Amino acid sequence: MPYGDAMTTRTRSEERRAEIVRAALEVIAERGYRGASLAAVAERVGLTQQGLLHHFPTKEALLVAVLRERDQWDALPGTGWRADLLVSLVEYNAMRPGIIQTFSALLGESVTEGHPARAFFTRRYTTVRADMAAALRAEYGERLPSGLTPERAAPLLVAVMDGLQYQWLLDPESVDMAAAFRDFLTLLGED
Amino acid sequence: MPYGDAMTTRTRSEERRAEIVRAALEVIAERGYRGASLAAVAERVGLTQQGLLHHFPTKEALLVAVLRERDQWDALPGTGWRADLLVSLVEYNAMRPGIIQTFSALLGESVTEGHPARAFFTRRYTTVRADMAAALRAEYGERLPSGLTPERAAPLLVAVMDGLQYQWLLDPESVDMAAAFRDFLTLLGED
DNA sequence: TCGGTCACCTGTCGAGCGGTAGGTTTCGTT
DNA sequence: AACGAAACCTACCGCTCGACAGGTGACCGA
Repeated sequence: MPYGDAMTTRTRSEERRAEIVRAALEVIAERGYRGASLAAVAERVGLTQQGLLHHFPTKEALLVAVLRERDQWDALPGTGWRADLLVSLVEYNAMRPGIIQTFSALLGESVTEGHPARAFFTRRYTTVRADMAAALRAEYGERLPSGLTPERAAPLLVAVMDGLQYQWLLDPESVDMAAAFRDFLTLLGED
Repeated sequence: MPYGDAMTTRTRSEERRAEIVRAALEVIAERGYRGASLAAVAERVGLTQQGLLHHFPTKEALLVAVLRERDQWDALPGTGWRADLLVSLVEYNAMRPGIIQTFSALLGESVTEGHPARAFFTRRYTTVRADMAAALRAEYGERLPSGLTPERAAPLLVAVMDGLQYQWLLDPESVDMAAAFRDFLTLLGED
């Protein structure tokens, strides 16, 4: 069973890589990308820093893997983004602070010069805005009940999600992320 | 004129410190707080790193001074926050990317563990939300035209401002921050 | 003119960083 | 049983970081 065994071998390695990426997500959440040392990530999966570098040749390569994971994670909801699904997404995120914290920290860093995640986020926001506008158009047509066009509502929707995340991360007890987001959707959807 | 001379001396020193804080704002905008080295800040004002440490004994002390500057800068508009003034503020900020970038980078970092700016931002958002709610109440009463209470609208308002800043910093040509913000205010103020 | 404070310097330190080089163990395949 | 690649390690490197110690010159009030 040559294929099977080859698969097994490759799977072991990919499992290891997945472990490392998971650990990297945690460490980045705690210290940011610049503050995350390869040694700290390695220790979390029981490796030395050099052992980690066997799987990812540079720190930036590891970050790329982290961002790629996010990409395919986002792809799960698919192009079908309806308002109620967005609320569920926000509620779901509110129970997994780690992920939010990782990418909020990365987003903040990414606006600095020459940050390796900058292109990723720029590109990501472009597509997210476009997808969001398309979803709003599919649901409401050329004008939302509030009078906005989908293209003008989309950046606001994205901004609210991100902005609420920061407020919530800093002070979870004072900010009900999901409720606030529902408020905003009401604002968009009401006449 | 002992007082006068003493003042002069103190003023010289404070001017120097102000110069350093200004340089620190720039460097933090470019590299974040963790990425900003004292040497880089010092070089920008024509000092050695050790010369800078004469004015601010630690890196964190310098950050505190930077945050303090922000505090009194925000205090300028006073408690009188009206909707149209907010628009002017956003428009003004859109012409000074440096400031926005500095504090967007700091905000992103601040959600990480043990970050020295975390308490600052937590506290700041608490008061900004409260001030904003008070301003909305003064303008609209207990219910905004959209039906929201001031307390529920305030976090959304703050979130939109922050979120738009990130989108704008990453891709200024694709995001019209002021226009989007006006859209949101319309959303809030319309029935 | 003297004395002292202030501003700033050179020198140095220890720790941590990402990354390279090269060896050793483990393990599936033949 | 032998081989070869993959996984992982030890050792090391150059660099940068924030911070400490101690010295020097200028300025300023007495």
